[in-house]
Amino acid sequence: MKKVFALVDCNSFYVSCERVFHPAFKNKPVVVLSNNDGCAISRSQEAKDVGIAMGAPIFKCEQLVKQHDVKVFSANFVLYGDMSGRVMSTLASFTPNLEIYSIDEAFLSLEGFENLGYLFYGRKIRSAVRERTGIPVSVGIAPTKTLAKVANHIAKDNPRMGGVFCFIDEKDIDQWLEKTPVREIWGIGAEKALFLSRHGITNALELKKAPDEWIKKNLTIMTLRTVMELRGIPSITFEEIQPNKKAIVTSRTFGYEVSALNEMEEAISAYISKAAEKVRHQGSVAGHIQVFIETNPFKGSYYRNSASVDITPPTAYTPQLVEIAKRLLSRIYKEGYRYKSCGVMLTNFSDEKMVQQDLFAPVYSDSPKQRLMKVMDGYNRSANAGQLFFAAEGAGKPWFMKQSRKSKRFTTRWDELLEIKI
DNA sequence: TCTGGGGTCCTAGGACCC
DNA sequence: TCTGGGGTCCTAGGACCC
Repeated sequence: MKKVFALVDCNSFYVSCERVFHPAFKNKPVVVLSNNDGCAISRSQEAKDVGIAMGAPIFKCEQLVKQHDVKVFSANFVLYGDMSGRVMSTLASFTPNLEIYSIDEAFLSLEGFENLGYLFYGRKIRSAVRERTGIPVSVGIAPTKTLAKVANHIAKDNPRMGGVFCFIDEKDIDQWLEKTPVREIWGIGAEKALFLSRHGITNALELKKAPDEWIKKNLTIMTLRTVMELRGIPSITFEEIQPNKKAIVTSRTFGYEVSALNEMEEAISAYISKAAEKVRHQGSVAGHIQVFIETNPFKGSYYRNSASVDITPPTAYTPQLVEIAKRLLSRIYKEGYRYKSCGVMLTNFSDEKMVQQDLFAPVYSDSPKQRLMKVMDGYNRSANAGQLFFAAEGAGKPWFMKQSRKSKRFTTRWDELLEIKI
């Protein structure tokens, strides 16, 4: 049977989440900032229109913000994560085959749905999400995932489409591809776009027509797959079950520049704790750990370094990981620098139930240590997120990122519910 | 004088994504 | 004053082996 994919993408997702709880900002310019209130990472159409660029440092936009009364929010990922879950469960009711691609995007397989009418069905999905979550979405429908991405762009860019565009019965796909710059295609980044344009390929139609041999020789198989998809031949797999992560990273910019070793140790311990929790959540144990630190690259005397080591036997026990991480930190920490950020990366995962045993070292699985972690995770996963933590993380966390314009956790905390005054 | 060739595995780094 | 964070996959190149 012919494959059909719908890509549902939330419009300005973080901004849309904030607007659900601040309806007065509906037609106002709104932006959401990255962690530490750094750059604009989500912008409403109105904010784009007044000239706030994607990724622009907000301190460089102060004039625009003041002039156009732009509403500015710190990132509130607890809220966005919860809203994302609501959107995804709504989508799940429209297909048995859903691939959650990112926090604000999902592919739906619509194979076998042709008698319903794809366009009609797409509109139904769109209004259901709007109704049940308050989030506006765009829907692109096509025979491949890459074309569904293109269709989604068209739906988003052309208001007359009503937020839904379908390639399936489209007579002239090529006419649309010709209008699509090569840089906008899923999988073609700045580097490849530049290379392609130097060889006279500037739009999606030209890329679609490029000879396979030339692509294979000058670019990667990834790009060849993209080309096949533009031709309507599905070449990127549809993954319903989310595979376990192969790497888990936690890193943050500090609220201020940190020099003291003990503060760095606290931060590293806190990040390890967060990363280890994620590792346990997917039922893994980590076999490798990396710690990295960095000074501000925008200032003089830049220093960055990292250190890593294998862990045998692999573990997900926070106190042990904290010990190792601190040891690694001491190898790269240099006095006298003002550090801007640090982070940890856990990799080489194996299943917690199937670890290679070590003859001499105790094993994490089925130990009192594992049970302790389970109790702690269980407690922190309820409404008590982050209340139970290790002393190594420090109690005050003065170095923690700045978030001066954060909205409440409306959907996950009883004490932060939305209040409506009548 | 003249210094093989092919395979595998691992790692670091780059490109790309949202 | 002030510039995010978290992922995946591919490739090139080195180490090592026979």
